[in-house]
Amino acid sequence: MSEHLTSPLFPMLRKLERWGVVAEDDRVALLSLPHSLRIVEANQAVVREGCKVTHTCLLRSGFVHRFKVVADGGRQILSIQMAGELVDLENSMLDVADHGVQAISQCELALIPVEALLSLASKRPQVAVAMWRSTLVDSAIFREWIANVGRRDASTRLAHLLCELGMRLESSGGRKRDRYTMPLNQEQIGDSLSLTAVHVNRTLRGLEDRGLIVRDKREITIPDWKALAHAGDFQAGYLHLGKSPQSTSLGLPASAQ
Amino acid sequence: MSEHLTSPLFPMLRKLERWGVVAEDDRVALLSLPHSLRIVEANQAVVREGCKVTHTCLLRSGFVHRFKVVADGGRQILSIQMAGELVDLENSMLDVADHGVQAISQCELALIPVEALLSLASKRPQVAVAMWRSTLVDSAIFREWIANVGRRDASTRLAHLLCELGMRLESSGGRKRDRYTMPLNQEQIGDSLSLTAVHVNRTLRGLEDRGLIVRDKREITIPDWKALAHAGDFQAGYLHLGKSPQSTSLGLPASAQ
DNA sequence: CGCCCATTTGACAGCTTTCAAATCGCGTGG
DNA sequence: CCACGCGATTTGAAAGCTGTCAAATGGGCG
Repeated sequence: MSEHLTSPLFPMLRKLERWGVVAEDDRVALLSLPHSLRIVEANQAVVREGCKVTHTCLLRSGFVHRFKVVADGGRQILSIQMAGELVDLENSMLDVADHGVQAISQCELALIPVEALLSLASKRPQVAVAMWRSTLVDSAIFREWIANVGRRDASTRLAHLLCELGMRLESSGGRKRDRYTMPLNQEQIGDSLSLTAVHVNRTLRGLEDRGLIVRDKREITIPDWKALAHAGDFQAGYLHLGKSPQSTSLGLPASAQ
Repeated sequence: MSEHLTSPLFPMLRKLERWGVVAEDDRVALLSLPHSLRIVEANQAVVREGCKVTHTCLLRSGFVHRFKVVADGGRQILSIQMAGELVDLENSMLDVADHGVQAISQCELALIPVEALLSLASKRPQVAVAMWRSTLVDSAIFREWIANVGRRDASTRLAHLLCELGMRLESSGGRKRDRYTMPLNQEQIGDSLSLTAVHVNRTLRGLEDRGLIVRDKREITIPDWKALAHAGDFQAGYLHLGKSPQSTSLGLPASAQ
């Protein structure tokens, strides 16, 4: 499958294989999907809420966030997506976007027509199930965010986000969970955690003062992962990264604490 | 298909047909799924977080909620599920439950083995896509809840929940969106909205004082739907009930305002 | 009639927000 | 090489929404 590596869609295959795509012809079919490449600059819209969505995006590089805007103008960030992830399978499978997608940094996207994806899903059930599971993991993260925003105080919330980003950045390759560059500015962190940027700033300093993180510009270092995870009430199970055994919640590996 | 009506699984078919199951043999296959019936009393656990999930539940009657518990013991309700809905396709497709499910009232459940569902999904892509879409709608509701809990004040949040429940109760049949019996007590409302029961009580009275709702025990009457929807920043699009045209957000029908 | 859980109500504390303003970082142009 | 401009980060003080803690009231049921 070495020739697969050259396809712009390769990262999608890598992601979906975690969820069950194994047959060689499934791989070929996936990589043969029609698509177009596109660059989006930071802070530009990728998908607008309320519009009909005709393409699903594979994020090849950069970061985007999904968001909603409420009546008083406040923005709530719903999730952060990173390189290798399928963005907006959710919106595109339901026709009308119920939330917006915006670039955080400059991004490279591969756009895949929804009909092509649906057609593939109909012909190749294993691919359909893998994409389905992929959206279910997104869904699990949404659920955790409801609890995070709803029931944890500011410093716990923030610690939780730092852990989640660390785990996901490491999992998607390239970075270490205990040392990475924060892709969000403080206002974006605030909109993710339902806090004001001002309070994010103070809370960030609070974590630093407690020795839970070290900051150098946007670079975050986590000297004691377990301590930060504890402070953030973070248990990695909801990310479904597959490293934990399938047993009761008591059986989580040390790395997931 | 009159004989279908006798199957305990018929409500599932009704639900999935909205999302694309149309062929007669798909219907037959769905209704032929192996299953067992079970009654769960109010306040009893249906699924425990951290456990391996082997069955998906179809809720035939009653209400359940999904929830997470955070470090300080606080509970966050993630969603309310009502009769006719598939509960926990999410947990069961990902093996290990990342959240709990608990009965709000006495419930009748039909339990379907996950392997049987997966096998069906592999053989019948249309069924797989319909189930997928069904979970995507759940996901859309999670997203709205993140924004609701995160960025709206208590009275807006509560009005929003009242609208959502009204719409969904009407959609699932039997009740009217502007007059229904609240399935949750005030503590459960609080855990859904990330408020204390005390504050829910005050906020409920606040809506009543403003004439937005009328209460008689648990029965809620909404004299002016549009007014409550406005107060709750409620736009029904995220429920993907299919009544709205597939256009921009400007094209919502009056009933969805 | 009495018990128990859900609903109400009051007073006060507290975490976050608000509103301003200062400082910092860094790319750009003189 | 240094001044300028602008967004991001910090910091302070005060107000506000919601939580906390208690206790009273109400309704359903044995």
